[in-house]
Amino acid sequence: MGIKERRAREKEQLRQQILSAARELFVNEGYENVSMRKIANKIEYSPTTIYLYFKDKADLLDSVCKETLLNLLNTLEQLKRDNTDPVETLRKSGRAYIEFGLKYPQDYKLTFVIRPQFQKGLGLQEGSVGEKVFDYLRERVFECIQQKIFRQENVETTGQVLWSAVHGVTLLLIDFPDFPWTEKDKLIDTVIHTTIEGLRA
Amino acid sequence: MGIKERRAREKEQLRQQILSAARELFVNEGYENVSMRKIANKIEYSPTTIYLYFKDKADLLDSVCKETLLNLLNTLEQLKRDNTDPVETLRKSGRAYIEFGLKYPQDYKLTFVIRPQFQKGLGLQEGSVGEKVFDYLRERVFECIQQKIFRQENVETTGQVLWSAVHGVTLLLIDFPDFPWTEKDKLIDTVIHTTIEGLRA
DNA sequence: TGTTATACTTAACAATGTTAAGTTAGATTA
DNA sequence: TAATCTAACTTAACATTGTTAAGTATAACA
Repeated sequence: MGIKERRAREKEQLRQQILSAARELFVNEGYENVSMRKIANKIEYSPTTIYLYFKDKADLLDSVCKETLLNLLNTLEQLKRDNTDPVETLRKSGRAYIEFGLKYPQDYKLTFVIRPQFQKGLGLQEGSVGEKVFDYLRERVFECIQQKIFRQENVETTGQVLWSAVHGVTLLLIDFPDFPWTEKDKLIDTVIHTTIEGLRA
Repeated sequence: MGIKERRAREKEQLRQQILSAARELFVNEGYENVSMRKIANKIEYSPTTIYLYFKDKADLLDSVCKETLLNLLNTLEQLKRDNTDPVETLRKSGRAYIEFGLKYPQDYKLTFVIRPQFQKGLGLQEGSVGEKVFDYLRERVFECIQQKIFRQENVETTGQVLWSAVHGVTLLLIDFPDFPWTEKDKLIDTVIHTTIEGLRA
C-alpha cells in the first residue's frame, strides 16, 4: 500500500510549496497586493489548483500565520533553556518578541493585525499555537509573581499589560518608520524596563 | 462675484458628502470591503464623480483619517482645560486615547494601522494633525518631567513609551475581542498605572 | 484492457479600481 | 436674446480580482 502514501506525500509537498510561495509573496508585497494568480504563477500551476488545497485566500493566510506563530513560539521556548532569574528571562523574552516582529514585519502584521480582521473571532482559540505563545508569557509572569518580584498577584492582567507594551512598540516601529524615534534599541529597552519596573512589588 | 463663491460652496458641500459617506462605509464595513461604486451609490452620483474630488481610494482614506485625528485631538485638548496635577492629566489623557480607539475601532485602525500601509512614509509628517496629537503628549510628559515626577529627563523616549502602551492595549482589545481579557476598565487602568509607575523618579 | 477515481486546467462569473471619451447644464460674452 | 464656452457629471470600457462549474487527462485498479 505504498502508492497511497506516496500520493499523500506528493500532495503534502505541493501544499507546502503553495504555502511557502504564498508566504514569500505576502511578506514581500503585502496580503492585499497578492492575487491567487500570482501565487499560482510562482508555483507554475493554474490558479484553481490552490483551491484544491486551501478553502480560500483567507485560509491560506491562516495557514501562513500558524507557521509564523510556531516560529515565534520556538524562538521564545529556546530562551527558557538558559534560565537565569525569572525577571531576566522575561526581559529577554520581551526583547525577542519585539525583535521577531521587526525582523518579519509583514509576518507580524499578518498574524496580529490582518488575520484577526479576516478571521473574526478565531484570533486565539483554545489549543491554538497563539494560545501557546500566551501560555509561555503566563509562565514567565507566574515565576515572577511566585518569587514576590511583582506587585500584583493576578497573572492574567500582568501578562496582558506586558503584551500590550511589546505589541504596541512593535507595531509603532513597523508602521511609522519615518517617525523620529529614539534610537531603536534604547526605545525597546526602555519600554520593557519601564513596564517591568511598574509591575514590581 | 457671488456666483463663483456659491459654486465653490456647492463643490465643498459635495466633497463633504463624499467624505462622510466614505467614513460611514469604511467604519461599518472595513476599508477593503468598500468599493468606490458603493460610496457612489450612497451619495447617488456616478462612481467617477468621486475622482473629481479625490485622487484615488487611498486619498479618500487619507482625508477620512485626517478628520479622525482632528476628533482625537479635540477630545484630548478638552482634558487640558480642567488641569489638575500633570500626572492626573496624563492618566486621563491615556484613558481618553484608549477609549477613543475603542469607541471608533475602525477609525482607529484605519488611521494608525491601515493608512500607514497604504501611504508609506506619510504617517506623521511635519505640521500634520498626527504630529499635533503627539505634541500634545509631549507637553503632558514635559510637565511631569519638569516637576521631577518622572525619572528620565528624555521627553521623546518617555512619550514614545507611553504611546506604545496605549496603542498596544487599544489594538489588542480591538483585534482580539474573544480573548479572555481581564475586565476592560481594570486592564486599561492597570496598563496606564503600570507605565506611569515605571516612569516615576 | 476497460473502468474509475484523482489531479489538474479551461473558461467563465460578477465585482473591483481607474481612465478616456462623451454629454449636459449653467455662466459668459456678443 | 443667441452663441459660445466651460465646469460638472456620466457612460462605457479596461485590466485585474476571488471564486466556481464544467471539462480533461493521467494514473490506479479491476
